[in-house]
Amino acid sequence: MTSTLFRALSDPTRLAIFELLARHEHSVSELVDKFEVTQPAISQHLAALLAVRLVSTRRSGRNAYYRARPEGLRPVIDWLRLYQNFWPEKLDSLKAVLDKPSPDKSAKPTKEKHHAPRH
Amino acid sequence: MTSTLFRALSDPTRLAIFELLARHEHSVSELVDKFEVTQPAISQHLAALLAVRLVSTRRSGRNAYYRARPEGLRPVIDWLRLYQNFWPEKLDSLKAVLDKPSPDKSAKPTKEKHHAPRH
DNA sequence: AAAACGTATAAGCTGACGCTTATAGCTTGT
DNA sequence: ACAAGCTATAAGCGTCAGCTTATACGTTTT
Repeated sequence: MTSTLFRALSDPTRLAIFELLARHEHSVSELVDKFEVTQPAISQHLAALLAVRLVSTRRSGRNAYYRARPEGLRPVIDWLRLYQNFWPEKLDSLKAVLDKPSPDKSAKPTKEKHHAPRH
Repeated sequence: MTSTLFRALSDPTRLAIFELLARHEHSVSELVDKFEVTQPAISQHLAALLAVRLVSTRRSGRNAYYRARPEGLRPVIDWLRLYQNFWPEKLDSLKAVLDKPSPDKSAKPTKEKHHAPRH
């Protein structure tokens, strides 16, 4: 079910975590340092991403390293592709966007401001 | 914020509605006939899709017709494109999938079983 | 072996979400 | 004018998602 994948990406913090993991592997504690939420919250987000196979885990000593799984996005891509069929002209934009060379090679994932400190 | 768009597509019923509207325009009552939820629930889903501009409305007499807005998916596409940068090889799959001519022209959007009656 | 570290899990709280029923507002038909 | 049809909105309710604190468990360090 595609909605399940969308669900996993629908939380701003969790999406930001995924984006970090897409750049490169991080340990849980490294992620904790980058966000304003507690370690359990991070672990819970990772569990959610793991459940839909958007990330993978590797353990080393007392650390757990996570990284994004590109193939995990496949259902989203396939889903979009359907609309290429329904909207041949309109979503040429879709193909075009993906074909067009990136205007900025150093582009970064959505730079979202994470939660502000709350105390 | 991209997560907002994912949020809008994260509910199975709402996603299914969007998929119907991607095929062609429907009035609210037509949608009501196709789902197991009440008319207000449908209207609420439509309001949610409207809020993120995934659909547009047109009124005619006492009917309200809705249709999907392809451009509404643009942020998702752009977001995916970022990962094309990060995962040059891996997500060639992405471009490839989108380039490849559709294997089945009569493909339908995800056929999800909607909610079962609950009484 | 004891202490410190890194992570996962349990339990509880709170707010948001998706649903329902009730109802109001237009529009059309008689 | 009145009734009927179509849609949106309000209010209330149950569930769940995301957060917190507390804690348990394995690993490393001393």
